[in-house]
Amino acid sequence: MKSNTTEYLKQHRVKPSFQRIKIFDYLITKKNHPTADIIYKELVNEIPTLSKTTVYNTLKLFVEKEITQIINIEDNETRFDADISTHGHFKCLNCNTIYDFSFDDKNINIFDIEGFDKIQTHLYIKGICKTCKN
Amino acid sequence: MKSNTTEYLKQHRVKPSFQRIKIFDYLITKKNHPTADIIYKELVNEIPTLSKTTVYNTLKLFVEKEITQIINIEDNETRFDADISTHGHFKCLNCNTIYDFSFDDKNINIFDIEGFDKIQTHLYIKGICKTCKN
DNA sequence: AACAAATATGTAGTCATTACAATTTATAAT
DNA sequence: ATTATAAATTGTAATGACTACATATTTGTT
Ligand SMILES: [Mn+2]
Ligand SMILES: [Mn+2]
Ligand SMILES: [Zn+2]
Ligand SMILES: [Zn+2]
Repeated sequence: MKSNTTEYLKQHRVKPSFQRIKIFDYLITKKNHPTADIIYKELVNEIPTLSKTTVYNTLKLFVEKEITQIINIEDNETRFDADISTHGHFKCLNCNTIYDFSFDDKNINIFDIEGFDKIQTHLYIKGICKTCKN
Repeated sequence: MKSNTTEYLKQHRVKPSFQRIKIFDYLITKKNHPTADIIYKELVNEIPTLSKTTVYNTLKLFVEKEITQIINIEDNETRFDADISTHGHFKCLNCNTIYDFSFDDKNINIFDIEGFDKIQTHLYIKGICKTCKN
């Protein structure tokens, strides 16, 4: 039986290799906005022959095929998200957790760039999460 | 006669050295959201003894003292902005220009993170600018 | 002037990412 | 099934942004 991921990758013109399926499954189930290194360190336990280059190559491919987005909330680390719906990211400056949130795209009044073609929107908020406040 | 920058730096507990004034003036007059390297390459013409380390140190100091903000619109480059007012950034994927825009902070409906303390908000939009469309 | 503190500089090192060549695996043809 | 060809993975070396740190210079104070 083929997994959902296999079909999903095929639909987006990504050949579903063993490593690619594992990496995509990791992203979609964990939803933790990991760095390439975090993905590698976790998956190398399951796949001892895994190469870090493969993780980088695969993530780059996913981004090209638009099934993964890059999260640049912090300048010293590139993070990845297989949820490509338009949603915002909140990083807690205390516990470093990155939370998803939704926002009303239409409701933002944007000035000064009328007539520009807007392709991607990224909304990042930093602060202290509810858990850390208590 | 002391420059405006000198006074501004003092007010924000930054000792106004020659290099710091030059770097801050560069940011505030050019408004080009440069990388550390761009600042260095431009200013080293005026100040031949300038060190790239000084540029990095100075920018880090400016960020600490909250007179400069970091722009993470692209993952391979850290950019800087001496305009610390809340405003958005639009990057044209064709000409790579980064445009400022204003947005109505209050008007964004944000869900799922009620009760979180929001300290910084960054809104990044990528697309094609009006000039490149024509 | 002499001293101490702050700042700037240059070099060496770190770390995330990429380039590239060599293996391995998958696909197609015979 | 065997061979040939293409695609994907791997390991290593290189790159480049940034930082650590020791030294030199500047600034301010006695
Ligand atoms: Mn997300
Ligand atoms: Mn700006
Ligand atoms: Zn927290
Ligand atoms: Zn443009």
